[in-house]
Amino acid sequence: MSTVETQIQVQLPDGNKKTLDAGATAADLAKSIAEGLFRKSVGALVNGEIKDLYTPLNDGDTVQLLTPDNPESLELLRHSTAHVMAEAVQSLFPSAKIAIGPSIQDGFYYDFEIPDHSITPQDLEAIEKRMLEIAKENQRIVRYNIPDVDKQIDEFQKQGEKFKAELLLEHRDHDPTLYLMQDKDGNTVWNDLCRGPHLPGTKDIKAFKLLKVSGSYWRADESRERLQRIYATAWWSKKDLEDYLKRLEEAEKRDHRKLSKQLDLFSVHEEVGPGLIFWHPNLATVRDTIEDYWRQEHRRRGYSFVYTPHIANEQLYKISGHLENYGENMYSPMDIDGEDYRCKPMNCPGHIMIYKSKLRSYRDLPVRYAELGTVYRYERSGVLHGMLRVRGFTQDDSHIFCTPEQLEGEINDVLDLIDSLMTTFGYKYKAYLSTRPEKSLGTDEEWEMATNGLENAMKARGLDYEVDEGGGVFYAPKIDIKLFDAIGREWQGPTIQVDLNLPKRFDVTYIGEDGNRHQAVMVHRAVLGSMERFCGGLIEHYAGRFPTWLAPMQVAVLPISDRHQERAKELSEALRKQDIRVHLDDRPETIQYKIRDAQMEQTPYMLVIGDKELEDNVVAVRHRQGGMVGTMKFEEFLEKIKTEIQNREA
RNA sequence: GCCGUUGUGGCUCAAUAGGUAGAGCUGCUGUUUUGUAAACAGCGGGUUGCAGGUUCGAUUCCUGUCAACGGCUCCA
Repeated sequence: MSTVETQIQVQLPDGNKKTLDAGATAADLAKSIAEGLFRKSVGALVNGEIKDLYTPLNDGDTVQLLTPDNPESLELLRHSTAHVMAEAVQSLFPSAKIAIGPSIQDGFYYDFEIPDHSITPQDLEAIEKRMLEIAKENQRIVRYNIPDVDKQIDEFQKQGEKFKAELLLEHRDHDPTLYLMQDKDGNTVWNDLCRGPHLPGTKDIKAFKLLKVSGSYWRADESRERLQRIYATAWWSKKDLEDYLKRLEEAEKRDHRKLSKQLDLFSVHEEVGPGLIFWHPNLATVRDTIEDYWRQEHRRRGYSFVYTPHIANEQLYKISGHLENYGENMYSPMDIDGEDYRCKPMNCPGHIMIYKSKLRSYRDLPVRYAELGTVYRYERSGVLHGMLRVRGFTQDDSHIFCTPEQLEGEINDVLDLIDSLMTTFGYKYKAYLSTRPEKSLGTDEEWEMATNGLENAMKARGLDYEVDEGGGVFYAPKIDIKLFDAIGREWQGPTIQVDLNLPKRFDVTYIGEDGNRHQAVMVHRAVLGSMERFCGGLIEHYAGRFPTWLAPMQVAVLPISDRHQERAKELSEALRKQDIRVHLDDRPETIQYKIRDAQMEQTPYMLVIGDKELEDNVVAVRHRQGGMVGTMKFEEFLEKIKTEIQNREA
């Protein structure tokens, strides 16, 4: 480090260099470029990291000033708004102790411990009001290096800010900083232990909304203090805020539980038990169609279908290790003839039993078993959620047994299967490779073989992926695929794991070319995940408007009056014979009423039959989204819809 | 499981400062025979999640419980 430099040089995003006085901050840089830029700047990206606007720069730094036009600046705004919220909460509830308040996707939260009060929705309004006042005061947010950590810890202790004291103790060697909120006279009115970064002041904080209150734990640890968390969102402009709230509304409209009531899709019954799904005919049709497609795709790719029992002697799960590692999620044993049996929580042991039912040669491999296997898992009552989180569900499960040499090729095939299924449903996706975690079974060589198998297959396909270092499960590296739905929301999608545990526990082997026994490589994979979650997600993805090939009802035939019934009936039967799901609405209702009903049920096509159609021997085709399509020969319509279904058009 | 909120006919929602609930849609019946998102009329339908308690009286207040919802946590 040079000691007597009087000038520094920084690099700007456009590649130009700028010379500044030593000790200059990002703010100085902004000023030196343009006064307007300075006024707009709220922070800076220094060597790729978000920093305060008043961060001193060093020689050689690459600096990009952040204004509200940069998406990164939202993080600054949200984190700063979180501080304002905490300040407001403490001013309204003096007994509140602050924990942490990070920015998260689309917003932020802050955790509090308030011993004598539970925050209500009405409180949120009051807090918002106080926040607006603080923002209006344009308090300055000033970074302050803690000179004497012990003294500051004492200070926090005295104030009862035990969480801050605990954090500071932990970060004492990381140059801890406070952020001070100062009024216009420079008096500090509030402070928070925080590494930042923050906006220079609160004046730009104006478009925010507190969304909900929930419970949480200090450090996400159930054995520690219970906290109250306020979730909120913040944006640079009122318009952005409104757009975001609209998006939330849109998501709410797509809620599969809500759509289920409108479209008669599924139900859950208190008398039966939470988390247990009843599939009504409409959704059962969708599922059945998906399953047919699923079977076809698997058959074509050399999978064999198997069925395994729903209960098993718990010995099986002792061998598999599920009882030991997964026991909390399994249902209590039932006594059958003095033996303890369990509901199956996973399909793998069953598939292994089939594999092991005879001696396998390397010539038999790979063996690919697939099952739409229904499993039951205990989920804590608070986590159940519609069809997305349930206690009984059917996995589209498969286990591939192969040799180490075959692994990469098998993974490649699975990735190909995933691609065709996800593309058909219109999901975009992204792959993540999770590697060996700290606590894990198996040898380095095994992990390397398995991880390479996964990674090489992705590389071979040119599939983009991110690596989640150490994110694997204790017995397997895995590929997780995240799906992005029609409105850009993320869903957990397909998963592939190379199991390094079960083949050993069950002694899963094959006879190699050399005549010796070798341990088989075992791959678990699910593409849809579970039928429950997948279909629940699909409802939201399509907003209840299933594409024609999946739609519970594909065509509504609507005669205008009684004299058109006969022809309508004839057409419905012709459609039914072609395996098209058709509903003849022969009620004595007006055509408007029948159309409205079919629209509400999201029937893709409506065929209106009246005098004109009889006379010209045509059908009047209406589509649920485009309205009137036009009149055409029935055969023409039939061909059109058959093609659409066959191609599984979106 | 924990924190918070909620729980009224099939659905959406109203009402009661404690005096045993009301509307629209749905359903059924009748009339209407209809031209691209709701014809008209009539009739049904709820011991206000469940169990206790307070009270002359509870759906309304209290306690417990179950479930749902929003999170925590976890995950297919």
